[in-house]
Amino acid sequence: MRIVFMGTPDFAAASLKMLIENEMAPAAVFTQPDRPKGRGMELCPSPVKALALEHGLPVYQPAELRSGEALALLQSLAPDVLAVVAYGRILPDELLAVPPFGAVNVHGSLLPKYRGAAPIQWAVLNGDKVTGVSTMYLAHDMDTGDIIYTEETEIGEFETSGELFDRLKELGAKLLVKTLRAIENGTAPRTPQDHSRASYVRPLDKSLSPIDWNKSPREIVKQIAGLQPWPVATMDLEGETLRVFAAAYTENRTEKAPGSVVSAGKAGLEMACAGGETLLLTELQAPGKKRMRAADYLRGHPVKAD
RNA sequence: CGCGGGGUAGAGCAGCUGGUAGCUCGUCGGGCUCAUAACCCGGAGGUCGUUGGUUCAAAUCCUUCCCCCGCAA
Repeated sequence: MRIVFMGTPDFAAASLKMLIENEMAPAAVFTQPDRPKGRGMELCPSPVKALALEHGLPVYQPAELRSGEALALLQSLAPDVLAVVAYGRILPDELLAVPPFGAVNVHGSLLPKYRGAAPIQWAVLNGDKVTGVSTMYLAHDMDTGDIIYTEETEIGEFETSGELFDRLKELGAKLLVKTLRAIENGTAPRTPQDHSRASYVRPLDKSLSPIDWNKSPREIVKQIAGLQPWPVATMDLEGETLRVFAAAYTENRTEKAPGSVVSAGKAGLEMACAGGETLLLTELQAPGKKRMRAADYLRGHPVKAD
């Protein structure tokens, strides 16, 4: 079966790698154009491009998909099926129509829940206990296509989005292989989504970062975990904006107002939350510094309890 | 040259209007205590990221490079 792979970030590279390892290397790889990245704004190839080049796969980086060029290019590649994973582009219908077996996509949630850009992060932020990956056929509207397979996984209480991301990209990669094999064999199921149960999630941004201490400890823990590795939960303390990376539950109660420092010491920075509960912050990062244990931070920045 | 912050004892910081370095924790030894992440006494530990320069004298001023971090993408 002739596959054309389309993807861009790390999440997609995991799928491409799995295809290659399972002798399903695509005939061609599409990925987004190199973009300036990082300090210095140097032009960087996407993870998918880097991997594809390593394996000598032809790489295409069309800047525009709605031009006739992209269509002609894809037609000339004559794929049987398209494998699209986090390509970062909406595929025009005429491109979707090219491969006879259609276009399959890997999505980081149990569809129809969490359609959209940041399904993995929102599963963490919302405190879900279970999430998963889905493979589906691409349809005109985003993430609405018929489901092929799904695979569930539990979310750890303190698992970050980044950690879950790494697990789901592997699960997704395996599911993609399974899906493509089933399509090749003509045994792939096709289940329409229950659109009435669909939910959509927006991309993350920094407005989600500031911690609201009027929330419960668990909500805050989930915020801290869900916003990693980006944009990271933050709090203001004595004029500095600290990034908060890790916290632990406590058994303590306090009369202090939410947002008050209950204690600060070797264990970490204990903050008052909603309902008199407290949360112990254990890893922080000060501006210009790298992340460190809260106890270490407190050594150089003595903080007293309110 | 995209913008900015930072590199000082094992860790986190101060010192940076120039005169060879200090705090907290840790660590080692001793003491106190039923006990302790507590307390007391004492000790070890730093070529102040790197290069060159200014100066009687630089962690402190200028310069080269390296590394770390945030923003932006």
